[in-house]
Amino acid sequence: MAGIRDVAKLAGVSTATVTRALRDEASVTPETKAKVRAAAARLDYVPSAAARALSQGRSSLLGLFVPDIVNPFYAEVAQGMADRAAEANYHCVIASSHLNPERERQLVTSLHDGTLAGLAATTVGTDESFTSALTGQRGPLVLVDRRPRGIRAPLVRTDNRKVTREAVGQFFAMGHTKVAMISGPRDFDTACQRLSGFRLAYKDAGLPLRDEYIRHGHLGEAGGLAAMRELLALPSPPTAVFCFNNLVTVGALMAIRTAGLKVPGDISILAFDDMSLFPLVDPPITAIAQPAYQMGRAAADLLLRQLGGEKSPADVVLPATLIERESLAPPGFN
Amino acid sequence: MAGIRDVAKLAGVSTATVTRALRDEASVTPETKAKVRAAAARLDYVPSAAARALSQGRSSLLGLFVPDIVNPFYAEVAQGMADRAAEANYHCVIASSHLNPERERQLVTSLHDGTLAGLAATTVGTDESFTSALTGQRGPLVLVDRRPRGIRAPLVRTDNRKVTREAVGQFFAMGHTKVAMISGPRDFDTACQRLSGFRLAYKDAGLPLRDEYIRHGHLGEAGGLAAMRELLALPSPPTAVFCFNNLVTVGALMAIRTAGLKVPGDISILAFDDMSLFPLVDPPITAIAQPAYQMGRAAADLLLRQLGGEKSPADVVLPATLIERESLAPPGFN
DNA sequence: TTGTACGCGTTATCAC
DNA sequence: GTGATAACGCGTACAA
Repeated sequence: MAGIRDVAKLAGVSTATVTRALRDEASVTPETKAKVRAAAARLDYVPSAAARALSQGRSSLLGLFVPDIVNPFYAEVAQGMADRAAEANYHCVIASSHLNPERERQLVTSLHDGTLAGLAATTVGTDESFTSALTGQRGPLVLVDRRPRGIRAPLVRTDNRKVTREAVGQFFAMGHTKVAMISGPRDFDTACQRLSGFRLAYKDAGLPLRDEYIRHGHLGEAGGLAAMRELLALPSPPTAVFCFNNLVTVGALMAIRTAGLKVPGDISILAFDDMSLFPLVDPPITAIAQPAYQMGRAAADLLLRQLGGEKSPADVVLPATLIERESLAPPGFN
Repeated sequence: MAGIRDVAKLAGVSTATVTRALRDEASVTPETKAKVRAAAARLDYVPSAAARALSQGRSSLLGLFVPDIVNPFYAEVAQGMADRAAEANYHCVIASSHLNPERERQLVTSLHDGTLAGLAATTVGTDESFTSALTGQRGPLVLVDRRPRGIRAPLVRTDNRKVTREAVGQFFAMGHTKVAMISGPRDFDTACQRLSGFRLAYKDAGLPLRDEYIRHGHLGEAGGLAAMRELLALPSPPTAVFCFNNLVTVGALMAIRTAGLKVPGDISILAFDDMSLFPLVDPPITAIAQPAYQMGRAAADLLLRQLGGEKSPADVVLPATLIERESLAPPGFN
């Protein structure tokens, strides 16, 4: 482990010159630079990240906080963020909470020690103790996908309401009248927005919406499965269902399969969030795709801009797109 | 941003005592501890990670290097690793190279500055320049899934050969005689091991293996798609195919679908690596599942043990299991 | 253009 | 049990 002093000695210059030479500053003679570089190379010298971070008061790590890194949506966000970060010589610390609010709070808190220069987060927890933990972060904060109540920070999101309204409209265009939604937790703004789009689509169609066709509070496979079961058990079950997110969709599909029903013959399905395997599912699933990778890039970008001095950048709204496959059909279709 | 000096002053003790009190060392009076804790809490004091890392000569970050974080296999490894790391108060830096060897080398090199206390890696690059980059790492190194040539480090893996031999044996038990394999790069030890298991299964069945039934060098969806196309174009195409990994399987399935063929009627498929959506694919895909989460935990564990002073821990071999679904059937089955 | 010297915030060593 | 102080390794005024 050679230090800057060793390099300085070997190159016959001062440590200050070593720093400057290695940063390729204009104030250093080409010859001096050459000497220093040679010495550094010979000693396998790499400046210590810790010393640099301490000296500069800022690390070169960006944090990404997600509910579940195994969910491909967040994995893609992570990839986008890491790529953008790398362009600015930052690395990416990813923390995933397994959808566990308690663990989420712990993780965020444990990163308040300056490990991170900035933090991008998609959170699940909604209580006060959590949001305050989030704002305890030293550097800039950016929100991805959803904004918890009471937190002021730039947000990267898609236009949930608009795209949902249009996509769900397809159900009605096909002649469905009994359309249900498996929605997320009531205190998620994304759930509210998608639900709002869903209601608008009903309104556009001039149809009444029954309360029992909206199932609140579901997240993850288990939630989708349970919600779909309830829906199927209704006296007058829906003929089409809009699923709040990718995992909920998976759970819903399993419930349908277990019940011996067929998609889209017995029931049509529309998913929010695409998955790479949706084209291979029986049947291929029609989905609203969010530009996850771009969202990750945008989040990193927002962070980098704040680190660069920009005060409070505006929210970034990216377009989501409907990908039509084969899980939608007119009611009673065979 | 209160520092340790502020806390010391407010508590009326020295900085050394602050450290000791906050670490709950036995050599500090309960009263002193209480004073210090109160002061720290009042000032929102959090020890600086950078200063601590510099002082201790070691960060509390573990690195995980994967080819593609969007691949759920690696995402699960990451989750396992992060969970185990958290138990020891470490965080996890994840770097993903998009299967790009050049980027891979850059990333690894850029982390040689002591950012990481230890590194776990699954690599794709195989040339000398890369392997040497890998060993330039300051702390301990652990390999996951596969070991590049010429690198000495503990490895976490599954018993590829054994499980492949058994699983592929099912093809023959069902009466298949024309069984192909879409294999990975020749210089991957995992590819060699799985290929070896594949050959053994042929041997067990007492059948001859045609060279054209082995397609080397494929990785990712595009590779699987191309390889399957070639296989289908053969004068005597196989009736069963074993796929080297999950993404290759996805590509292969797409090629089969595009060709208008049916699984398993026209062709049986066995995948290495499971995916959460495989049960929902048409048909549900039979797969060999590696315990990805456990592998991640094991990798972190190996790293932590080395950080704890253990010299060179032995490799960890975890069991993989065959998950039978519906993509296998006797040849000519309808 | 280059060198000197100090600060960054902790932890560890020693002395008390 | 507690305090003073020297590292840790780099960046950067400021001086030369």
